[in-house]
Amino acid sequence: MDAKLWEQVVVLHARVEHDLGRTLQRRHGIGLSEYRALSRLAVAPDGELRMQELADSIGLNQSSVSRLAVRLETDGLTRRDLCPKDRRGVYSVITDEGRTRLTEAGVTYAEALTTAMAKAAADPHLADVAAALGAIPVAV
Amino acid sequence: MDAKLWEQVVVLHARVEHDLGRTLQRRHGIGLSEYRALSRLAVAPDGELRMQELADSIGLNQSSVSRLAVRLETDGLTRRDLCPKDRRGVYSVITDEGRTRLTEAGVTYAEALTTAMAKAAADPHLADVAAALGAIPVAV
DNA sequence: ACATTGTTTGCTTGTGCATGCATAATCTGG
DNA sequence: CCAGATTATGCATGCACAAGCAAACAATGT
Repeated sequence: MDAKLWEQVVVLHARVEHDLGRTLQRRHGIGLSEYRALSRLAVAPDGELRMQELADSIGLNQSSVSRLAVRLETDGLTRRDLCPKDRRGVYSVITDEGRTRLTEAGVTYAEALTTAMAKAAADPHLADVAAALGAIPVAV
Repeated sequence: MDAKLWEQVVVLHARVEHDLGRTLQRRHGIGLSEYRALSRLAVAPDGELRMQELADSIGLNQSSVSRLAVRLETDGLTRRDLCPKDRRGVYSVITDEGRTRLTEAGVTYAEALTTAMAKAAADPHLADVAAALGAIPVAV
């Protein structure tokens, strides 16, 4: 990986995430991390994940996710559940309200992502990276 | 741009930046933003940029860069210079010490980037994104 | 005068790190 | 085997800090 290229990825990332975060916050009252946590929980079996699993899946560290879980619980979007097999473990479980919010926000997210990428692609410094990312076949 | 793909980019970005930042901090005592600012200044004409230009080039806020400039000055890596044409403006100018530090850190950076990308590519969830990024021809 | 542009400053917040605490898992000598 | 001690794991919390936002501030231009 070329360093110059990575710098472009970083700037692209910053701009897109910034736009995404603002839009999500304004229209649905949740931040990017909250959205990501919900989206991971929603597709997990029984809608629940251990803290560390959640952290890995969204690229945050464990302590950040601990606090993130508190915010989500406060909003009623998730709840905590004890792990029956390992009493050290805690599950974060998405609630019905969480799924509803996620569905609503998902539409906004996809739309804002498209917009943000288009905006970034308009910048000549980022055009080629944006185009290359757009050309990657969707992975499962 | 597909949303799932973007999520992978985000996680990849988080992991690589994290590794990069830690390595840079440990070996050279500067953070990622500091490194980026220096690298942009180094290639700018006369080694100087306006605050806003610097902010745009590294994907940060104006105010964040203002404080970043303070940190760099404190370390003697840059200094401030007044803009003769518009006295509202301020230049951030890289010092000799700044160039030296950048050169040293640049080696670490490139090496850590390669390592971090390889590590990320080893994760099956990120392998295809990492590969696709690696396949992008280097842009100027 | 007033609007505009460029930078800085006050405040808030999310994040990482180091640490602490509780619970498992493993090792040890009998 | 097994009881007790040691080490490892999972999560929560105190703290420090960089980043964003909004407002203040400074200098230009109209």
